[in-house]
Amino acid sequence: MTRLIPSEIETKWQTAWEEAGCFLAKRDPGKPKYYVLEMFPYPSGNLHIGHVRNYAMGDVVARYKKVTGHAVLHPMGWDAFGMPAENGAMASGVHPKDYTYTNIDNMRDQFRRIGLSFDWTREIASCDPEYYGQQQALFLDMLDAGLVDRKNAQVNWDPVDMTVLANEQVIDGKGWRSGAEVERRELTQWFFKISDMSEELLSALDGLENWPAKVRLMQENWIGKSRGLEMAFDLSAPAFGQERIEVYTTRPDTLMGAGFVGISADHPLAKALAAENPEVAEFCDTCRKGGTTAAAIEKAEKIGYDTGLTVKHPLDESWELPVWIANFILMDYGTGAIFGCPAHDQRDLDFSRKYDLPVKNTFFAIGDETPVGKEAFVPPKTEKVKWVDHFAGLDEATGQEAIDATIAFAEKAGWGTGKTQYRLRDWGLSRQRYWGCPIPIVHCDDCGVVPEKKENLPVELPYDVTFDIPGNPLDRHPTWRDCACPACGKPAKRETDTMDTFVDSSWYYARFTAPHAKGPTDMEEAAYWMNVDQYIGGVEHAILHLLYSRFFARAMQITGHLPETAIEPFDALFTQGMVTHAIYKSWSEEKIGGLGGLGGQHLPIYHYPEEVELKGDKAFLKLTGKEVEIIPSAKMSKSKNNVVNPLDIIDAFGADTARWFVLSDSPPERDVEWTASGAEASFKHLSRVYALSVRVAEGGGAGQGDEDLLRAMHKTIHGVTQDIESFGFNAAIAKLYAFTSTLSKAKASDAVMAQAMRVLAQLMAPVTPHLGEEIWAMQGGEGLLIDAPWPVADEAMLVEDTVTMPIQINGKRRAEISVAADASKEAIEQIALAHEAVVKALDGGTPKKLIVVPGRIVNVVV
RNA sequence: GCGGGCGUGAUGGAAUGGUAGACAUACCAGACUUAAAAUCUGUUGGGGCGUAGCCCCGUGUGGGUUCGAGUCCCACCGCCCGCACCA
Repeated sequence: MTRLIPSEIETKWQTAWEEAGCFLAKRDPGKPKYYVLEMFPYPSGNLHIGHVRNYAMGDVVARYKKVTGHAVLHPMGWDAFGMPAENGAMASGVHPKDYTYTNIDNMRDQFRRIGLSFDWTREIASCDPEYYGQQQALFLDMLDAGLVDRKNAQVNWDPVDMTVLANEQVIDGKGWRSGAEVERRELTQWFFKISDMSEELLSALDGLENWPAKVRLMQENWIGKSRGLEMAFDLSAPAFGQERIEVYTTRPDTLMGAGFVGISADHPLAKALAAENPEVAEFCDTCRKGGTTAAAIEKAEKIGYDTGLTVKHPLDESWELPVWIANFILMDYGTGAIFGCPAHDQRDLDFSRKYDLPVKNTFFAIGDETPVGKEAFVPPKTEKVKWVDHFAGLDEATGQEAIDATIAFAEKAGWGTGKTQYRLRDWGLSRQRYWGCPIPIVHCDDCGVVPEKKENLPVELPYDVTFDIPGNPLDRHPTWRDCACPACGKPAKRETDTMDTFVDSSWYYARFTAPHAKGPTDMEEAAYWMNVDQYIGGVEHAILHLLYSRFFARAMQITGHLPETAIEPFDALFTQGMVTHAIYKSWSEEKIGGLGGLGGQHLPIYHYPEEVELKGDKAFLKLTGKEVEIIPSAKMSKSKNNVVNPLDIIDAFGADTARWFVLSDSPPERDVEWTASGAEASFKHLSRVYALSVRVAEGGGAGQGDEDLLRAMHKTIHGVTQDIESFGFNAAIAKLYAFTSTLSKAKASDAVMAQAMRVLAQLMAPVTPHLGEEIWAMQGGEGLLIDAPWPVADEAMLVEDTVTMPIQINGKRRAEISVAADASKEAIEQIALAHEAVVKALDGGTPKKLIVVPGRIVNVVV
């Protein structure tokens, strides 16, 4: 065979690895362990090019760690519960279970074709009762340990379909199916008490040195620790049995600028008012319209209702402030009530201008006492400002100094207490849906809420359900709810809510260490394999999934399912970018929509890549020749018809090409643009490498420049090793291109050529494992490449005798000199000053300044 | 709205505060060929001049720090991710 035929070599080597059991994770006392994990996918049924990139990265790490002498654990499973299966059932009548398992089978086959080094014997699916039964056991242990709570929470309620909607099912405040305006409604729900761990989850972030700083920062902001003041405004006259309104503020220093007191529509006082005044009730209902998302609530127009009640200012009995109900105040943060300080908060200012409430500066910029107009004055808390009659006696001070002084002042005077507050809320885990892990709870008329007994686990989902009407099929199942009360034995009813799918993904990494253990984990296995040494996944999971996993690892330690050493489950985290693809867009000839030819618009039409022919930088429809617009680097999306199916690429060019391409060019943490020409070019390169190997195997080398080739080889080993260690896969590939070029031009002896070729195969193998094995075998490598140790660079071969250094004149490169690598600063200075460009620039004078960084640069300032 | 990130040739991108554009794609030119494809070789940031060479401009925009800024700081513009029931 003189031509690279991927379909032949790829199945051949995949079979060889399988038969040799290369990727089975085995405990080995003679080796350090290494656990590499990529976020497990939702089994959509179709491999996405983004999957190829994500898993190719993990595979490079796993294969590299294996050949560098580690006992590797590299498992794969399925995040298999969730809404798509139910939506599929509603749309096409396929049962969620059948839909999911069919998809899993398809995707597993597709995954295998990529040649990923997974230990498939450890495969788990979160929808498997063996998995979710253990999750139920965990839930019961957490309940026992006081980590679970039951309380009210708001959900999106579709009043027409009479069902709870997920945020993504609410479009512009309306239900996706019914089109009805969504309301926020309270429901009793189960919660994990993650907020009790706020401080711990925050302070432990410091120890996560191998996490991206941006992810730690996002988590820090999400947890949102703040130091503020809790205080009360006395009502001028008691109302509804209340004498005061408790508020929490992070800016107590601006108390003298208070213009109003605002309460949430769900505040007890608002509810009491609503009960007796229909107008207030109607206003509160309006506030509850739209979805529950923070973005929707904060983007909504700010509206308020004057309750007519007033409160007294704590520092001045005679100063009365109006009490307003406002839609931008959330009941679940702080006390559900605030005082508005319009001069120093944009939201409060907009609100005050709208309702004509007073605006009063409490401080000014030093030297500029212009009162606030349309823009609130909000300087950084570290900037000094000039205070107006500050009660704590401040004149010029920063915001932070004022906050501290105010808290101390209020505590001493007795009208307020300093309080540390966290933005992090408890994790609501109840979902009113079928395709999830049932919450193992029983409701008994006599005993109330009772946990199911562990010996009755798993509480399995029934198969005989229908999706013809909206709502949770478990609610309307004729018999499934019926059970015996675990406490008293009388007939009782099961909880029909299932768990948030984030629960499934919060502990799967631990389950992989013993996927068939009789409890949630096997402590011995967990102690050996945990933590995950390298975790890889998308940044979109930076907050929720990763924070929940950190919480769960702690909870599992408390309940005895993980050792103490594993409370931070992921030692190192890498967040990779997306794969994007150009969108090909044109506009409809006809105007669509509108009445009687009036109105209407030309609507966009999105074309599949295969419908389009590219000529230079323009694109034309193959069918009509019409030019279409190219929108580059867009996120792949089904509705935009720009999703690339990696199987087509694998069919055409093989898995190695697909892997090579998705890892080249773009740095792993950034998005990568998929282009068909790029994939073809990758294939051409791999074919060249193969052809080169055939040539080398034939021999006939001239025996010249052995030393040069070996130097180049060691330099490449060194560079590629460093790049793989630091996730610079694109840089590693660039070096492999360069070395291939050097090797193809080399005229070294046959033995050295073959050695260089084997090393090239080894260095390429983490990315292109099949081609690597093929070349390894062709060049007489012993055994399988995957069992051969990674080449080590000879340090002596890396040292250069001379280096070229650029000379800058006034910061601009003007010349370069060649000096000995170990030349002293003084020697370099002399050589540089003698250079004709420098002599010319100095024109007889002396340099103002001379900067010499040995080995790097000389800068002459004239 | 809030939090985080990104922005470099025609294109993907490279560059511990130290030669901007490595490596690749595309294009163009050449070799091979009856021809094309394939393959191989070479050129290519923009502008200018007295064209073996030299000069100016250039990393979204505008300012700043520095001997020196793609890199650090500030403001703005654009795009992407997250915002607690998408996974």
